[in-house]
Amino acid sequence: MFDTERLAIETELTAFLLELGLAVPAGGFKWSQLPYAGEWGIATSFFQIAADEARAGKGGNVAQRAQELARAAAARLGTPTGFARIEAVKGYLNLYYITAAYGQRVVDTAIEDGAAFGRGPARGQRIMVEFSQPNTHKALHVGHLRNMMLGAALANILEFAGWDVIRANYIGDFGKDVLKWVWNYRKHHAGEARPAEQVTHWMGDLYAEATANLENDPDGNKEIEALFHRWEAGDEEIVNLWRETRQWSLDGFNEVYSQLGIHFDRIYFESDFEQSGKEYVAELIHRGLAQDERPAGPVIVKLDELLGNEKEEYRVLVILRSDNTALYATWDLVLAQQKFKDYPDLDVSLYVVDVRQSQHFKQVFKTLELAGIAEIKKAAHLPYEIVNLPGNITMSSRDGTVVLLEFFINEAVNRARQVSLESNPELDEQTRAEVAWAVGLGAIKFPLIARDNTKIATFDWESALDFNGQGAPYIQYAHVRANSILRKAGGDLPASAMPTYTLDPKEVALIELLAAFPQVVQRAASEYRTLLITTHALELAGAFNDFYNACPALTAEPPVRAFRLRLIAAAKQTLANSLALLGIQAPAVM
RNA sequence: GCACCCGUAGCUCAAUGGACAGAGCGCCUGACUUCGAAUCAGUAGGUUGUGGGUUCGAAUCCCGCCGGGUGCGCCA
Repeated sequence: MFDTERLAIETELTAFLLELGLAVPAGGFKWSQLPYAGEWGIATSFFQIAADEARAGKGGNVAQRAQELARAAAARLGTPTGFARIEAVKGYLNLYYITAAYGQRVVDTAIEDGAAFGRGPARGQRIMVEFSQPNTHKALHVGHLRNMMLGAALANILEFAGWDVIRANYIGDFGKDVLKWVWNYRKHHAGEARPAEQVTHWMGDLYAEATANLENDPDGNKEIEALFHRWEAGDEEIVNLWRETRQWSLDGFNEVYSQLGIHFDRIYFESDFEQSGKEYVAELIHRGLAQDERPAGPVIVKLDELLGNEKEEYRVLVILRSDNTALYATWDLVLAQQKFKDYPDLDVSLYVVDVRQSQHFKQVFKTLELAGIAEIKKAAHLPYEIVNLPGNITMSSRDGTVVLLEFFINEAVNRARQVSLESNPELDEQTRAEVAWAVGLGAIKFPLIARDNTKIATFDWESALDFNGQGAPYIQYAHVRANSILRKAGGDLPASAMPTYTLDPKEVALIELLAAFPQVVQRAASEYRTLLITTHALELAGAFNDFYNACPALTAEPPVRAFRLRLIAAAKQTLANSLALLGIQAPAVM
């Protein structure tokens, strides 16, 4: 936010180093925030320069020399315009902002930009984020929620950072599992209609039933294979039934997406690639890239052999079953290309899929690269770890340990309603219902995106329904408090004015976090890390609470009151913007 | 066997290669006639799994080892 001031300092420092016959370190000056609580400014160190100098010849004590250079640089710079003071400490050059002037600038920017505060300039680049990827005829559980939240939040962050984002979904609407469901439905539920509510839950129950029935039915697999051939031949009864039941799942998904505040720009279906996938496999065989072992074996791509690898790195990719049926890889080979056909100006094609499929994507992308698909270099898999149960136990529908999404959402919303009843009994029912949804959903979404993608998430009911501490309700509560003060202040915000009093360290700390928000957005986007936004939002809420306790606004003297009300408005806006990126609502009351 | 991921306070997790490794939860002690206690203040808690290496500087980068997890020619 203060690039102009920083660049002026860099120019001076470069000249200073030149005079001493020293060079700017490779990569330029590295700036960091002052680590002192309540102090606000930037710092850079001279260790690298001193070390380079020592290596070049004369040796010497690096730490001592760094401090010497820092001291000389401080003397040379004097007190630069825009800064309150400058100091050299332990090899660091510390520059302290004029908090009143800078604070005013930060607060004004946040208020003026409003919902756009933190937004980056348009990059003119386009990215597709594929996420969610549910399978029809199956249930949704908390594992799916992590994917949905990660993908949705990432898409929001990328868009806010300046990317042109396409949100894509890839629905698993075909394959053996789907026909297994259809097979069981025809046998045991023919003519039965979908329930009015919790459709995906019901679809999942029937899927579990189908799995059990198939195990006890010696003719089952043959019958399912027959269904497959009828579907492929366009048999009206089967295709219609498949289409109708698929729609039940899609209706259920849309209901959940709507509840979660998720939308997509482009939807792909596996079934759409059944034909083209097989044609592409034939092409790969024809070109000698794939080996056809049918009917004894499947169609495979021997990647390591093609690459001349001694070690097994890419291994073998199966792209068509020996019985000619398609599988995941068949569809993925053509889908990857289809995305670039649909969006020729795509710069990045991102797949948000759990880590267990890392090798699969490595294989698919490498196969396409060998096939000469140049754009595939723009495709990337973003792996994330799965959601487990305590004791590092993987959820299993067979063991009945899966936490179904609809059930989980209901529990969380009910719990939020209870807490709201206790802490704010005067709310009217309509508002309370809205608050319960906002807080309950926020609480369950947050922990799934507030950790690094490489970390396994552990689900347990107690912590999932605990609304205290580091979580979405904490941030929402800070937002509510800010809103409450502004409401009591009444009327319009005071006009912008530079504070004429010495800012409290708590105010400075809060302003510093507001100022950092735009850079945090950029970093989160470039590293694909939602964690950076959640951490910043928690710190911001914490800083606001510290400020709230230390710095009364409504009862303060007019000039103090005026600046604090504006600071509160800026904090409220930034909290709301952060939550919006995470796909979490910021209620006015709770 | 090969590949990838994880190991930081009792638990769950942070920490652009930089200054004393930080939060929450839990334990204990306090704060609501004072802008909303879903909050806050305070106490206690660490040889960052381990051994080397690179570097002025390593929780962070490289190598070995230990422990845990995941994937590996017809599941998605």
